[in-house]
Amino acid sequence: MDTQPAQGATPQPDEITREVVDLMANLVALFHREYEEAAAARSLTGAQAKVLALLRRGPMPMRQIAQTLSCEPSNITGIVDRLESRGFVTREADRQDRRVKLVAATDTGAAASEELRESLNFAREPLASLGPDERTVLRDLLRRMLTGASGPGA
Amino acid sequence: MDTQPAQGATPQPDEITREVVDLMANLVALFHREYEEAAAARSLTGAQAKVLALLRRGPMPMRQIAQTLSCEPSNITGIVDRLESRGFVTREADRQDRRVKLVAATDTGAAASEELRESLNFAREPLASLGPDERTVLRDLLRRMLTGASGPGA
DNA sequence: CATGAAAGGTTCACCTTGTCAACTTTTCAG
DNA sequence: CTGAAAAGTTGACAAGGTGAACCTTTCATG
Repeated sequence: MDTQPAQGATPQPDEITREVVDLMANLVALFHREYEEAAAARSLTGAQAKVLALLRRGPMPMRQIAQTLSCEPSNITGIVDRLESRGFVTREADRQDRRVKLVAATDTGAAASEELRESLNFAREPLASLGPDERTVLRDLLRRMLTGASGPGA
Repeated sequence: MDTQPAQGATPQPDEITREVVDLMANLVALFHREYEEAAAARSLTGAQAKVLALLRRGPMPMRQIAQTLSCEPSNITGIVDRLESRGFVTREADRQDRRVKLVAATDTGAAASEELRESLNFAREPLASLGPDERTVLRDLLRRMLTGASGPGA
């Protein structure tokens, strides 16, 4: 581990950090836009696509979905309602704890989510500007950033 | 679509790309969350903060704001309404073309925006996991990605 | 065992973001 | 001068998001 001049609360905002933050903001906006478009192309909203993506690893209680997405449980109710009414997910009561409702993706839902993910891999324009080596470097940096901060949850 | 169309720049969805996309999705979610929180701490919504950030470079017509943010002009009307009612921006008619309304940040608005930006520089936890050299590498990669794709506009 | 607190979801009222269509005002080409 | 096009606004509507009140189930404790 390299000793960093900036530990915990950064004492001063260095030049590089500032620029990286600005670049990230732009990239985040771009990514977000494309994600919404890709979802819309499958008649899903961004929030619905996110929930569906979470369910790729299996059924999940409402509350856990809310925690992972950092929003109120009451919000998830509506999103799951709309997904359910379209046959993308089902709600089943947990046998261990009947208060809990497990949300599971249907085959249709899982397929839509996987399709969307694949389309992101192909359509991701920004990434096309980088060579294989650079992508590897980027991957390592992103990994470091994500494991260093609060865990990605899912 | 079972067939894998090898079109565009990417001939096949390689392993690295897929992982980078997933990592980016997580990072984008994290960034987005923190941005919203930082804005909320100043009693701004994310959208309001974005508009205010755009105005850092000077007054801007409604239409241009809409184009930069990739949304309908009618949407901007409401956001600017709320910013205006709180004294963060003003609407002034353009002398050259009286159809155009130039939105400008007030001192209060500009201060709030700058403060928010600074707070991002400090609070950005993920970035703290990287050393100075790594941050430089990351900056260069992000620059490449953004200039290679559709221009960031702002 | 009874009872009450706590947890998981839902409902309701409310606000913001976002879209689309219709409209007003202003500009500009012919 | 007249009509088309552009900039903004308005209104109706849907989704995302919060917070408070509520119901059901679980569980600890007397």
